[in-house]
Amino acid sequence: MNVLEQTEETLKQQIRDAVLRAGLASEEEIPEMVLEKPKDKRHGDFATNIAMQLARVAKKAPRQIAEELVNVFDRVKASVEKVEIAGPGFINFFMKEDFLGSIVPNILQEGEAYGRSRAGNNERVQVEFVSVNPTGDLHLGHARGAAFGDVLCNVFDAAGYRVEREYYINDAGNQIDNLALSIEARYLQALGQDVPMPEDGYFGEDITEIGKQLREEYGEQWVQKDREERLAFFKEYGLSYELGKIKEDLQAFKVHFDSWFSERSLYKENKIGETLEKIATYTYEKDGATWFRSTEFGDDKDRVLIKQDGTYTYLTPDIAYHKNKLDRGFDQIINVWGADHHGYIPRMRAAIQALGYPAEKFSVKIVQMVNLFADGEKVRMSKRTGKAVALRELIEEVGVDAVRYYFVMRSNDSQLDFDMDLARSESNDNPVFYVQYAHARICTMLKQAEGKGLSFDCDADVSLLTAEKETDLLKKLAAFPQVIADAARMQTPHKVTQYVFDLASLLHSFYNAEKVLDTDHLERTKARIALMQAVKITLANGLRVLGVTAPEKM
RNA sequence: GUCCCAGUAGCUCAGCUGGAUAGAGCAACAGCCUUCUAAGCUGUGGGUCGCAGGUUCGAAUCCUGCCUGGGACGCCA
Repeated sequence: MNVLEQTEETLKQQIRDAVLRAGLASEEEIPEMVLEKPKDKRHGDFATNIAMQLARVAKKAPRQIAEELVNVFDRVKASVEKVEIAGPGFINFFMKEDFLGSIVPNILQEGEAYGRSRAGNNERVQVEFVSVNPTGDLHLGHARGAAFGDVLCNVFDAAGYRVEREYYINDAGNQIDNLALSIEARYLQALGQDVPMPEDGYFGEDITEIGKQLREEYGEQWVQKDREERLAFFKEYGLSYELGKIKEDLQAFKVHFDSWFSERSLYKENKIGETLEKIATYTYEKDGATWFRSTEFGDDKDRVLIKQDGTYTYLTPDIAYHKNKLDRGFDQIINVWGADHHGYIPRMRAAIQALGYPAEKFSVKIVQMVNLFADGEKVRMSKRTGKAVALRELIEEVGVDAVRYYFVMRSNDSQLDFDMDLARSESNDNPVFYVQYAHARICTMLKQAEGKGLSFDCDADVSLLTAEKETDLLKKLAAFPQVIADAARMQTPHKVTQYVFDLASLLHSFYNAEKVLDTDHLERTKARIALMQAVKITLANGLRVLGVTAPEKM
């Protein structure tokens, strides 16, 4: 707990004591104390709405309650300078002047750890994301899921959760058979044969490339072979080719996984059979298929588990997979899915309940679609036509920093317009530059300070930081750990982009208003250097959570 | 028809576990570089928070209905 949080705790306690002393409510009647930090400075450093909340219990008007409370409030103990009652009954607290400055040495001491907290109580969280079928390139839509999932994990980590990142590899089933068929067609085409692609085949350029590669390596060798053998080989060849590319792309995007879970392993270890047995009471036979009575748990309709032809639907191994995840003892398992899969949620939740697990442990974050604009036109994204812009291409043209920042800038619930031309132009409309520039600016100042022999001094008198732009910065700096904790609790990583942007904005504003390096005011200069150091650390920590670099100069 | 997401400034979006005068970026307009990086700053204008009810001291926020846009409703994955 830092100095600021202690200040806040003490204040809450003093308010509680005052309520009791004034006889406004009993211990149990006091609602959970919420201290807000008013946006408007005229409303003080902290404000509480307790008087309004107590109106019913105390059977008095909020403003009267507030007055009685303020009369017995112990200002000295709470380090409060001034208390005001305002509006419908808000109580505004103005703290003694120097309480904010203490955050600076605090940040300097914590360094890279500033912003981290124990808010998550070491809860074990697993996030499964991306999990793209190894049948084509990662493209724009996947990139959003990748950025969102990765930053969400970073946020969890910083907020004191134990987090694991996992990728589920669909290396079994229909889509992989289809991959083999598509490769076969492209291979034969590469040899000049006029064969059609399978109707549900994969039309990406990567498949054509695989076909060519096979011709280079094996010539016509595979034409004569038994078809089953050929397809089996193409399947493995394609799988490792596609998976290799996915891994490369993710690495380039700075997204790393703790584990890669193979669907095949579920077959090998008979996990699917076990799972089916476990939910047997909720299954039945109809029309030659095996059904899961998911309607019992609120799903729209029952779902097929084993098809007429004896093979599993996609759902069946997926249930086994989720059982496996829950058996690993996570407190929470979170899936990041595209909006087109939202209809899948009720059946999976039903399956988890049928397995006897609490549904609350399972949740899905839906990431809405990305609309791509290029040459002023909306580009349709489709895996089938292979027209989508690949993540790799995007990174090359725009850069990892900008792509990551852009994709977590907005709520996952909102659709995202991604303008290729704008991103490609590297114009200053891109907010990531704005934030990075703030960091680089500070680095330059600190370097110059060093050159002038004004290197950072631990004994800086931070109580000198009382200019308006300075207190604005101090307040923002102090809020950082709570921002991270909130972003984790509410699973809203975009709050972090919002935060670094706001902090950068305050820094730029301060920079233009006040001079930092001023040999005529040595003490103030020292204090400001310390402040700059604190801002730099906080910006860098925020950017690190986003997976965006913090450049020393630009 | 059912379900999910969105609807807030000209545009793109924050704000949504109820709180004070609804915010930011871009665009528009007017200023600021002999001074630590002008990729920056300062100021101005711009709003029936989709519509209609309801809940209460108080609603952009919660509830109900409707409208509009996007998505999903396979023995595909």
